[in-house]
Amino acid sequence: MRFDDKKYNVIEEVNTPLLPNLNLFLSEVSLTTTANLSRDMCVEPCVVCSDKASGRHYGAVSCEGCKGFFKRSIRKQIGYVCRGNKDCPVTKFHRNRCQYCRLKKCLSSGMRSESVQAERRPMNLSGNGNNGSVNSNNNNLTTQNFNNIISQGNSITAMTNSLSAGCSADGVGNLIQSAHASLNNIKQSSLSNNLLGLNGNNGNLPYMQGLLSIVKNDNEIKEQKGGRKDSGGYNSAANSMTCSSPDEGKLRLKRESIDDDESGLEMSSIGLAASASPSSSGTGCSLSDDGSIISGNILDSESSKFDLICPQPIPQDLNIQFFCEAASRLLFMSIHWLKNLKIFLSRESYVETVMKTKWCDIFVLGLMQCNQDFNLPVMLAAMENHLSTCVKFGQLKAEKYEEVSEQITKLLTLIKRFDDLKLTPFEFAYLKTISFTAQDLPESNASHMSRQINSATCHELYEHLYSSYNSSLTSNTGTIDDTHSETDCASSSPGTSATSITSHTQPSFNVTDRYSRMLMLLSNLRWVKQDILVELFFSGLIGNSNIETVIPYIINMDWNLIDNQSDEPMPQVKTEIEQNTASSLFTNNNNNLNQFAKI
Amino acid sequence: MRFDDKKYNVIEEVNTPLLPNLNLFLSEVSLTTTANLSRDMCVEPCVVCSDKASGRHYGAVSCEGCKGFFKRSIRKQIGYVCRGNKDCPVTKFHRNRCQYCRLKKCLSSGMRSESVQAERRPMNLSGNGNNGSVNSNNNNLTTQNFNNIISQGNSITAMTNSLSAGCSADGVGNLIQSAHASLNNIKQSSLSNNLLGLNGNNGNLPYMQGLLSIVKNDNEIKEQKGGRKDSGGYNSAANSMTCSSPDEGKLRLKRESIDDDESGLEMSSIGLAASASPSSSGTGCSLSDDGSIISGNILDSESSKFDLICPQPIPQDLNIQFFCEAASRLLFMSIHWLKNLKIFLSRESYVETVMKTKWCDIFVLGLMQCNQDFNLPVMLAAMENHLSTCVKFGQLKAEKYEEVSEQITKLLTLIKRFDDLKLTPFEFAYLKTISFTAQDLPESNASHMSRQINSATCHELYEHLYSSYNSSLTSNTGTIDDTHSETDCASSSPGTSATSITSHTQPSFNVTDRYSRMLMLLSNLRWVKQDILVELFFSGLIGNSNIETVIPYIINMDWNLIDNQSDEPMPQVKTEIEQNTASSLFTNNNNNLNQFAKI
DNA sequence: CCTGGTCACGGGTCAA
DNA sequence: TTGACCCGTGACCAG
Ligand SMILES: [Zn+2]
Ligand SMILES: [Zn+2]
Ligand SMILES: [Zn+2]
Ligand SMILES: [Zn+2]
Repeated sequence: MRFDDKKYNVIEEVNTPLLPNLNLFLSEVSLTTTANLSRDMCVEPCVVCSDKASGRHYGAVSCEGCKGFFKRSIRKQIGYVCRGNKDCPVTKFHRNRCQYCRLKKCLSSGMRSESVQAERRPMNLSGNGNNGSVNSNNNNLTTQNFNNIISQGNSITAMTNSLSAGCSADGVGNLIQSAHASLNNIKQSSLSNNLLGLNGNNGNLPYMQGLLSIVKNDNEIKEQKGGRKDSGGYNSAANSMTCSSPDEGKLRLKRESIDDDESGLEMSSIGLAASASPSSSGTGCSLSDDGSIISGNILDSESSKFDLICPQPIPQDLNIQFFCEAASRLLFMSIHWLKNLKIFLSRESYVETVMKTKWCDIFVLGLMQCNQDFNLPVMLAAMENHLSTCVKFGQLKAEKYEEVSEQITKLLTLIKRFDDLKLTPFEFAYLKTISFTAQDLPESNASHMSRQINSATCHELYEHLYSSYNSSLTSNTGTIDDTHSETDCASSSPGTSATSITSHTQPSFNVTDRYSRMLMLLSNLRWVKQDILVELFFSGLIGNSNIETVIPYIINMDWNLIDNQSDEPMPQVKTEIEQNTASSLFTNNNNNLNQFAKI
Repeated sequence: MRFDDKKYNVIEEVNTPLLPNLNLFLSEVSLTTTANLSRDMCVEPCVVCSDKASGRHYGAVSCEGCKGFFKRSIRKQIGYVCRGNKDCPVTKFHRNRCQYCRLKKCLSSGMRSESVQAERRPMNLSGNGNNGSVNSNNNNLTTQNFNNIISQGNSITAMTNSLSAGCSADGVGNLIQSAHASLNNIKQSSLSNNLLGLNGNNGNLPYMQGLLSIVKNDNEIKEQKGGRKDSGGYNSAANSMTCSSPDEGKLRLKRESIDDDESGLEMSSIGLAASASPSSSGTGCSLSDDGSIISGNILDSESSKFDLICPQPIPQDLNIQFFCEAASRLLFMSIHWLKNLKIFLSRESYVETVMKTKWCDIFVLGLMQCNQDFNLPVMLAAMENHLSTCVKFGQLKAEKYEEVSEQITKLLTLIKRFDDLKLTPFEFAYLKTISFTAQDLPESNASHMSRQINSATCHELYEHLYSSYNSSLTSNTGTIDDTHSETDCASSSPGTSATSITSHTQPSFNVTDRYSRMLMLLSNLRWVKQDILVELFFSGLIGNSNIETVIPYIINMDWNLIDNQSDEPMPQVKTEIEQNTASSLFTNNNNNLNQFAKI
């Protein structure tokens, strides 16, 4: 191979015929060895594809192609999909047929993603530290991430304990646990950083703490109940298909134990009265519970607000702690946002029942809505990258990794699809409500109430789109709806200037089109496997606890003590949280994994 | 000045070690000059057509057009014919007048067919030179075979043999195989019935036979390609380190024949003419292929007809043979129904591509539509019952049973959900079209065409519902649409007598409601796991063959020879089939499993 | 030796 | 089918 190239490098030979020889002489000794080596290497095959290897790259003897491929794959953090059975042959001749299987082979052949360094060139382009458009310039982001690496000594402590406490209940294969474990391994190898970036101030992670204490509490309850793990205890007691508040007994217990625990969230005062009273600010003319009345608008611009307050600053790379906390917040917020919708007030038992199966969709919709608020695509990609490392270290089973990796890929695709539509908060709110009441799970029974609310919401959404569209035609003021309308027009045919069939002659066409796309987007939620999602986002926190067990606790928490998204904000609380998050949470930007890639 | 041509050199080195040097020298000179030119002028001419070159491709400085043309020509081994004297001018403006002369010029200008790599995408027809677009010889053979089978009942070959041939290629765990096996077991246990109800007349199972012959044919093709399964095989034979296309040898021969033989590129010009032969029975006023026009209605009451002609009589219980045949018919019909929609005529490659992922949804929608025509719920339940028996007999792994059983349950739920809406054929047709063009799979890329058709179809459905609703208010004649409207009202709140919000005061509400429910119903299709579905309905027929491999064959069959759902029915064929099916197929009603379940 | 980066030339796409 | 366009690949090079 080299010979061939040299042969026709006439110019090079002519210009500098002596240089190579000189070099050879200078490094005579090393040459003999390297010559031998190189001869061997010429014969040595790439462990991935069996092509001729050019040396050892990223920990594995490999060819230039696999080297470059691996580098790009890790850098871009983009998930591949195998169109076959994930067993495509990876040879010199087939290696470009399936990126998924090639990358898998790279990893299984010993290539280490940590060995892939950051992009080096960037400084100029990636000036803005804002993560504004995550999708546009991955490279810039990555660059940014790596530029952010600063080594600061930080206090090594606690959260690890919390986490491992949460994990201790688990079985094996817990994602976050394994992440944690491998991180510890790396840490032990002479690195002084606290990988999880925890500084002992648990108050800064209120939502994670919330989940942890719920679980802890629940476990205690179970023990009292007789130690049965999942299936029995709570569910059977709660059971009531009528969803009369399941927990009576347990909630009391919970309250007590939480009261005992000072450090936990103030999850006292659970009852619905508490949560219902402030959030609707009295306007919530509680609907009669006959189930047949849906009066007035289901959503308005106020109630559709959904602003995730993320811990700040947002790390540019995978930070398990941030990841879990953000996800926990989102879960709490999503559930409570929905629960406090006017239409669902005074229907607690209904909400609680449905939420057990639908929390996942609502949560994912929240993820879609807020994905840029906490850099989700980068996080997910980094998470997957990291998990692949965990597999190497034997912290994670390959099959589990496969599953999770596939889900991450789908989540990333999902994000892209949602981003394409550029939904407004209003529209997201409708989608959540529709999704919550839709009959799109095999388990969910045909509930009359769901049907009714669903119909009404769909209709209202349609009318909302219609009026938005019309108003966008007449006025151009910067209202929310107007924003959407612009999007509507713009997104109709982004890639082409052809007018095609999406002409403005028929306003109803645009409305129907957007409406249809929104509804069909919901189909994509069915890709998400709930169990994997739990493992990905919450397994380190809730451990083996059944997520369904946790949901009711979350529902019945008093949201106002955590945060307030309703009409009457509680500034002091919000401020407090913001202070907390701003103060010490993740003040160390360097708590990301890339540092350790340099081992 | 890069010399990335290593591949070329390697090849030549193997064959004629001395030539390359010469070539290198020659090309070296031209390279330096052309390189300078390109820097200076930025306009380097294509050596083939003198258009502006975009670089050096396949060994010759050439334009994008000639690059693409050469690639396609080599990939698909389709012969060109010159209508002139094989000396047509090949210039930027004339190059598309004669493919034969253009390809000849490409080759004589130094383009090397070895540099054209194999398709990268799927491992679909791995080793099959024709890259999955089934426009070439083999396909015609298959089609021919199939059509022969249809038109002339081959009387003797025992169906059982065919089946076991199909099964012999399988691994273990094949559902229908195990069903078959266990049935045989049971049969041996002193029961005298022929469980599969086969009477040696293959003409009675045209669609099963169709699938079988497709698979058989495909396997033969693979064997011809070198016998070895995937990886090695033809590559070593091809001998080119460049991993060139599998058909290397042929290509070389081809080139020689071009240079030497005057008859030249006459590579048995079969392909396109045959596959392009209108399957639309000529009536399909082929739309202009500009792709941007969606004119007129996408569906009408005629094109939305979808009547499954089931083998008669319908057995009242599980009958594997009937089950497979009905499923095969439905698959064939569904694919061809969609392919022959006006909107999809002249978009064959698009349909072929999309169908590879969407066939499942279309098929399931067909199942939903026709479920009562062949007693599907009972069949499915019996199937599950039977499979559980298979587990007992050790014919089926328990895990597999779990999977399948879960899918059966979901299918049954799905049927119920669809039945609730009482969709008309018109509406089913819309749903199929919408589903086909929807972006609801992770794999499917955002195709502009899909988006366009999807939008238009959604809109048309909405308007259809609207007009149907209105007409139902004014008239009460028994039209199809009227039926639907009754359904609309009736199904709004099946469980309660409360008037609720579904009043008739707002016609648009009813329309939007139904429309929304229909769209959301599509979400439920995501429950279905394609692989399980294949095992359930087709595994005994297609064996281990990838279903994606089979789909293109089905698409390219001449539907008119099988059956005719288009405007011009072919009564004689239909009658023949009906006669066949009515005559001897399943004359024994007692060929069902329940008898044996009672063991 | 093993990182990184580069960019000509492969591949694929899809409007026309 | 064509071909303008974009993206991934990998041989080569610099540090
Ligand atoms: Zn390799
Ligand atoms: Zn693969
Ligand atoms: Zn040209
Ligand atoms: Zn010619």
